[in-house]
Amino acid sequence: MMSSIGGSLERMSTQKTPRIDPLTVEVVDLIGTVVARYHEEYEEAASEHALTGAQARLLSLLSLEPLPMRRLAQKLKCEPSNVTGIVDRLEARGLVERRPDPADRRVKLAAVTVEGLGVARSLRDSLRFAREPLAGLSREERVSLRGLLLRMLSGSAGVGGPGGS
Amino acid sequence: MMSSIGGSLERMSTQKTPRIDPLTVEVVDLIGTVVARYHEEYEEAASEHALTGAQARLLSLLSLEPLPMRRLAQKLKCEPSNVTGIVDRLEARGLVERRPDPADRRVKLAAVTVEGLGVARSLRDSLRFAREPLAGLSREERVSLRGLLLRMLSGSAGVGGPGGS
DNA sequence: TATTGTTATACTCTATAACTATA
DNA sequence: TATAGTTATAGAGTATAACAATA
Repeated sequence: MMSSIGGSLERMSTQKTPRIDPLTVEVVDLIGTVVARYHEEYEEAASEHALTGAQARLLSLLSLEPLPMRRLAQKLKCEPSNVTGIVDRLEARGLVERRPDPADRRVKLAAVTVEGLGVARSLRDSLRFAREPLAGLSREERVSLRGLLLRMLSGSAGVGGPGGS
Repeated sequence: MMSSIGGSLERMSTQKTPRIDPLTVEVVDLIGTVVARYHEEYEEAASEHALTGAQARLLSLLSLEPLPMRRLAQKLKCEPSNVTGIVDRLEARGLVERRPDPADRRVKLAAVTVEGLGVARSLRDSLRFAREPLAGLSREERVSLRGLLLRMLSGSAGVGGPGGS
């Protein structure tokens, strides 16, 4: 699904755009490939558990801690009205439940059930991307990659960290 | 939208799963952040041109060469029936057109119009991710990053390249 | 018979706007 | 009045199955 993104940058040097050197184009294309791989594997892992991508992400979030619907919308970067439906479907499968918030009766806390936690763990375990691609790198190479990615991310705006929001 | 993926791996070391060392977890989380950034920027660039992500990807593909509907489905990794709708919407805006294939009258070739090519170029130019994040890296660092990403990707199965299929 | 593209259908995700119950 | 969550609605993407035209 994402495999076309990187490729579309290949002819950049023929345009009147600020020129980009071939090395940079190559690195950007490689990042595009990594992005495509990451996505394919995430969607595949989700569908192995009969979950959509959005459901899998929400379930993973809740496996860490219960959250108000509003907070879930912020973390998923979507409107609160959408969260209602996603939680509905997970709740119908018994993976998630809604609890009242004692401190504010307007708030509903979404929380994983025991079964939901099991699915979340199984989902996480099937994310092979965490193991295989990095398996080809030595410890020093991983340290080096970590440093480069950190510099790459901190060098531009609007980045908080993996947890988002 | 993707920002929850990386975070869900943080507690992996507390599970009975094959143990993953903290360094690897850190690198995987960083990759998750890169993936999230890449996506946000791509969707943002698309919507600046009043395109959805799928429409932007299809348009970018066609800006390189006309393709049969079937090939588009393969490149986008979706069913051919979906491509009909996406091309319909782009065609309604005059960005894409369907042409007969002289060699096989069953085939319809989707191709960008002149206007579509302009939008595709403008879209590509607004993909700031290609410039800013890598701007913080020296030439040697980019070479190093390229090498690490190449080794990472070639070390696992099922990878062709940025262009896919 | 097999293949290409389309249609019909159903589901999910998405944003917007209006509603309710609390605060 | 402001906020949290929901409902209603509409558009887009997705997969499946059935279909017409062509090979």
